[in-house]
Amino acid sequence: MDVRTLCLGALMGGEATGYEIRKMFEDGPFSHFQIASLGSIYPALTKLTQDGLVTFVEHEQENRPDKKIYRLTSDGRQKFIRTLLQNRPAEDRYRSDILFTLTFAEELPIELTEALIDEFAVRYETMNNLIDPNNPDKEDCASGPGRDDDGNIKPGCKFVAGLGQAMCDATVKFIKDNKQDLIKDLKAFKSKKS
Amino acid sequence: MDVRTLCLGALMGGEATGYEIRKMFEDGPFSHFQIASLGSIYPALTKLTQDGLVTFVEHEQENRPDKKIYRLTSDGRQKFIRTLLQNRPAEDRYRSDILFTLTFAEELPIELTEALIDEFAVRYETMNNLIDPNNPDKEDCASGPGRDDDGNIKPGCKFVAGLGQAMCDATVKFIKDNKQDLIKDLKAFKSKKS
DNA sequence: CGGGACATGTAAGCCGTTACATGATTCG
DNA sequence: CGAATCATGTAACGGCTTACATGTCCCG
Repeated sequence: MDVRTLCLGALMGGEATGYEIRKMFEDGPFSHFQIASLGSIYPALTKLTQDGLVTFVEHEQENRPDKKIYRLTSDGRQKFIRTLLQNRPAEDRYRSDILFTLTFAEELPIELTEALIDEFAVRYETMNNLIDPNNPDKEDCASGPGRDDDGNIKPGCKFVAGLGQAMCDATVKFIKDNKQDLIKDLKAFKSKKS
Repeated sequence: MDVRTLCLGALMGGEATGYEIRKMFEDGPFSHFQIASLGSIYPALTKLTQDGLVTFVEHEQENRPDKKIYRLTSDGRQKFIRTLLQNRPAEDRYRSDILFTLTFAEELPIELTEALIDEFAVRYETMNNLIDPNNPDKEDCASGPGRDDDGNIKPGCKFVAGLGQAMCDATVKFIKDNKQDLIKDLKAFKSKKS
């Protein structure tokens, strides 16, 4: 999925600026399974405007660049849904440098291994909070994708968020349950080798 | 982490050809958290050879291109470990087109939603099997990274594999537990809208 | 007899990241 | 007073994917 399609999806929930779209991928409802940086979002929005899939209204601001508030056109909405229906989704891809590093834990000082594991756990705990659509410290996201007109969380969004949280929980739990065993195994392994 | 570093890591377990390295990322012990395609592995190995980090022996084969069996030099081994120690690992990134699509489940026919969810579950069940270092239907991987001289699974590899399986299990379980609820919610949502 | 596994390699092209350019405001 | 937030935009550079090139063997 290219950034253009991602932007269309982000706008399914209503209006947004390029800056706000990035936040959805950074902090918000998409943060755990897609990413996009500003350097790709702005050109994508320009292209989508040219293609008539989105339009924008400029809001003047004092001492700041004018804000461009984008919204889907009906063409854009149709195009997006057609894209979802036609392209069967690519395989998931998960990349983790931390896990790659930990694969070689035998070669690292134990303190580093411990630090890496702890950092890993913290990251997933943090992510768990970011995912939660109900009530993090971000009331402002009340609008945005994933809410219907009454402000209720839409079923699809709820399911995906729940799945993300289940993954995070499992990760954090596994670490809690297995960290000490790993340390023990590593010590045994190292003393055996020497 | 670039493909060069990934290749060094793959060779930490012993000798391998470029083709075999790809398999480690496709099927094997790294499959759930890193990827690399042949088009990037071969150039990486060439570069690593030039830099003196790996060497290869050519094995002639009948009716096939000569097989190049690569192995780490001691420089390569040192370089790899230093890389792990120096660069603090980048953030994990997980991309899932399926989850992105499912976020907009309200816009899709329910049959498609169901099909997507089922496919998702199957993929994660399959991955779970691929990860298991103990005894899948791939005895041949007895060597390869993650084993010590006695053929035992190294602690780091065991931990990472366990974590991968925990993630897969959680995913599959969540789907089993929540699929029907989602369908129900979707039906309610759609009838409310019309 | 087609497709997949085995086996290596090159090259074009895409896409995205990173960095740069600009600038006020607010928080610690 | 530095860093982060808000806000948009361009451009270079890099890295990976995809496709092409070549050829055999084996399985169904």
